[in-house]
Amino acid sequence: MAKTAGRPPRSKTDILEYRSKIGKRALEIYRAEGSGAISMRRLATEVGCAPMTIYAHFDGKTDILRYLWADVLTDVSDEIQNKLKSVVAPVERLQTAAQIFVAYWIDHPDHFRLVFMSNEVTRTDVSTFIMDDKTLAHFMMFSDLVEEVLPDDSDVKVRTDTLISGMIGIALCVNTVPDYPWADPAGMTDRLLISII
Amino acid sequence: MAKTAGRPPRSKTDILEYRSKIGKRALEIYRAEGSGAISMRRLATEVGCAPMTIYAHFDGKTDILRYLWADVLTDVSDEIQNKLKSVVAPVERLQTAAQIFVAYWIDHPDHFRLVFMSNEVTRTDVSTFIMDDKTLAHFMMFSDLVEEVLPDDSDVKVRTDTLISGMIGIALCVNTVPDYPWADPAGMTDRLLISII
DNA sequence: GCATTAAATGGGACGCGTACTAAAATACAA
DNA sequence: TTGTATTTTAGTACGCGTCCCATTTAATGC
Repeated sequence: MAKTAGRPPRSKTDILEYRSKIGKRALEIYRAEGSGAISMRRLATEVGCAPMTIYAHFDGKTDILRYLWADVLTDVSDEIQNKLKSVVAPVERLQTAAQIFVAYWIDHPDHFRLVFMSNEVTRTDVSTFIMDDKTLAHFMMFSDLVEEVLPDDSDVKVRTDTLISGMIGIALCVNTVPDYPWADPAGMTDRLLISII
Repeated sequence: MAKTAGRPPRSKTDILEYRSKIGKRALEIYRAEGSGAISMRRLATEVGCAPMTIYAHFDGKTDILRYLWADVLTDVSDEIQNKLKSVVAPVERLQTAAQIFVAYWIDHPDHFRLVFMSNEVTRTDVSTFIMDDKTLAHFMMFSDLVEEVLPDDSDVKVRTDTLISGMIGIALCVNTVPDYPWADPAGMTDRLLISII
């Protein structure tokens, strides 16, 4: 691998700068008009580059939508942390966090769709739904909360994952099947918590 | 309202026939090549009509995908009923049904996506996710199973809905976030059942 | 200067979902 | 048969995501 003359690859920071420039614009459009308003052509126009240039920085549109997850997840995380500041009892902390988590997705259906339903049905490649470490960290929070309640239990993993997927399931059902007369989401969350605590 | 001369509206049966003709073809394509292979233009070609004619019978592509739900839901229903034939104890019946339900969606990710994720992210109209009575009936089964376990409990509705949404949530998470090391789905389902029984 | 190499542009193309409109086919009442 | 109301068709059009390729614009070592 003789290193060669020629233009060097962009520095890492340059790459990230361009990425965040595109992503930031996408976020503005998303917040102003929803994810339906994000199109590659429009994004390119507004960011001042050719449509195909975006593909040098993102794998495709799904990748751009994924870029927006961080913003949403930080939002819900902040809401939870904010409420938790005034709650000390471990059990109550877990309950509060769960209730806010579920309520958030029901109050913001568009955010829910963005994060949990941005996979195209038509896609066959399964690996499009990648969570980076920072994204995962937002979910780890529940692991800590469960652990506070059950410090000496070896089942923390199963309980935590059941709680997380259960909460997401409640949000999914209420959001996407509104015709079915679902029970009260808060009540379902309480019921779900019974199996965790 | 004065009745008028002119071609009469198609009979109900004609309408349903054409619908099922289109839907049947869509189902063939789906089974052979997956939902990604279904396109309005191709469907029209194969069914022998103009692309726009389909819109006289279906509200759009999402409506066609919804037409395929029945097939999938019947499939999972049959699997459950089949297994339940040899199980008599109410608690065990509920557990068995739940386990098979979850396992089905994990074993058939494409079917899961079809039923629970065929809403486009970009859609703003929430009401695209309509469940007809027959579709709902498939989910009612769990209501009966829960009732068998808790005949005199007034919380059946909350428990049933928590179970259903919880199971769907497990399937959603395992299917769409494969990078996260989820706990064993069967174990999570068991854990979920604890809050129901 | 030059050659080399990477990044970015431009344009064209494909198939997609879907909207619109005008023309044609259809099936009945008069 | 003629009129009329109802499908259905045909054609056009828009914007979309994405691919491809030829070209241009940097940025570097020589």
